[in-house]
Amino acid sequence: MPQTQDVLFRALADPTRRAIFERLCRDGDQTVAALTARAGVSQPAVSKHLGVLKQAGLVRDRHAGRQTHYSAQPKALAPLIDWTSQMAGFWQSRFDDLEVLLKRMDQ
Amino acid sequence: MPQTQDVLFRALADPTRRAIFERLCRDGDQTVAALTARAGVSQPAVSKHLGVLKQAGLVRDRHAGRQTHYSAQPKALAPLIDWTSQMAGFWQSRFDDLEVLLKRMDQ
DNA sequence: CTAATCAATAACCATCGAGTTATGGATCGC
DNA sequence: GCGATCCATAACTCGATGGTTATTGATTAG
Repeated sequence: MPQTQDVLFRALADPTRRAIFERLCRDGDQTVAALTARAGVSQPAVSKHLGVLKQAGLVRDRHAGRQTHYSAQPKALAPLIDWTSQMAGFWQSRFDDLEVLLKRMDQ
Repeated sequence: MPQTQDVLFRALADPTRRAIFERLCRDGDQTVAALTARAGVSQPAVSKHLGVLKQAGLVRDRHAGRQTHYSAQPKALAPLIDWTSQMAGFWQSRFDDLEVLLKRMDQ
C-alpha cells in the first residue's frame, strides 16, 4: 500500500498534528476541548487535524452526547514500521553483497 | 531531538523525495543524472529534493569530477524508529495499566 | 581551445495546506 | 423551552513548497 504510506507520512509531517497524536498515545482518550486546550491553535484547527489523523487511521472517534472523544490507534503505524525496516533491509542486503564481494575478491 | 524528528518527517512526506530515497536504499550510489532519469521531474527539482534529504541527514554526497554521487544514510532513520516505538510504548503501558486496573476490580 | 555535459542556483509561478473568524447543528443544564 | 456549550463546517488568507525554465560554474572530451 504505497497510498497508505503517503497518507501516513503526510499526516505525521505536521508538528501540531504529531503533538496531538502523541498526546493521545500518552494520555489516552481525549475530548476535542481537552486537546484544544493544549494544542496552541483554535478549536476548528484541532478538528481539522483530527480529521486528517482519522483519514490516516491513526485515531478513532467516539461520540458521547455533545462531545467527541478521540483515541490513538497505534496499529496504524505498522506501514511506517514496515517501510522503515524495508529501507534498512535494502541497505543491509547491499552491504552484505559488498561483504561477499570483498570476501570473494580477497581470495 | 524533536527538531530532528520534524525535519525527518517533513523530508519523507513528499512522495517524489521518498522515491528518491528508496531508490538510493535499494540500488546504492547514484548520480544526479541517474536519479533524474527515473524521478519524473526535472534535474533542478531532483537537486532540490536531494538538498532537503541531505539537510535531514538521509543522504550523503560525494563529488567526482563534474558529477555528484548521492548515497542513502539509513542510520538517519533512527529517530523515526525511536519515535514510533515510543508511541507504541505509551499505548502499551496504558493498556497494561488498564489490565492491572481490571484485574484489581475483578477481586 | 572549444564545445558539450553535469549539477547547482536563481527567479518565478501555482498550488496546497495550516491557520483564522464566523456560523450552524446538536445536546445538555436549568 | 432557552441559553449555553461542544464540535464540525464554511469561507477566506497567507506563507510554504514543489514544480518549471534559464543560467552559470565546473569539468571533461575532442
